Amino acid sequence: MAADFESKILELVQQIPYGKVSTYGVLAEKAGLRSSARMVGWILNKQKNNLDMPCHRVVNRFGALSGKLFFPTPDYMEEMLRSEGISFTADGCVDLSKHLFVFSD
DNA sequence: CGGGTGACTTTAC
DNA sequence: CGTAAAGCCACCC
Repeated sequence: MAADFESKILELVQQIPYGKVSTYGVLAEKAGLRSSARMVGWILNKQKNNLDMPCHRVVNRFGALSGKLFFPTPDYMEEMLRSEGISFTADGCVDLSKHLFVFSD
């Protein structure tokens, strides 16, 4: 199978429920890459034209909005997450302790 | 076909 | 504790 890891990532991202977020590392791992967290962001970068995926719910290992600069506006991502009821830390990172979504295998 | 790049993560000094 | 480098793999030129 062509392990469309790209499709896998998109699928996983779309599985993230409202009010939750996930990390690149987890998505990569679930896609079977384990370490290519970069590719996750890379794929989103390709698919950024595809608004069918809540890429704003994808953050780095610390919950920081690493890709916010790739959005229409740098604040778009944070505003979006806040509107979903997601809490932010003083560091401007998503409170993963409360909103980190764990995929069920 | 080869090299450079990237929205990450981890280890090493 | 801080910065640097490497590892990772698909995609573009």
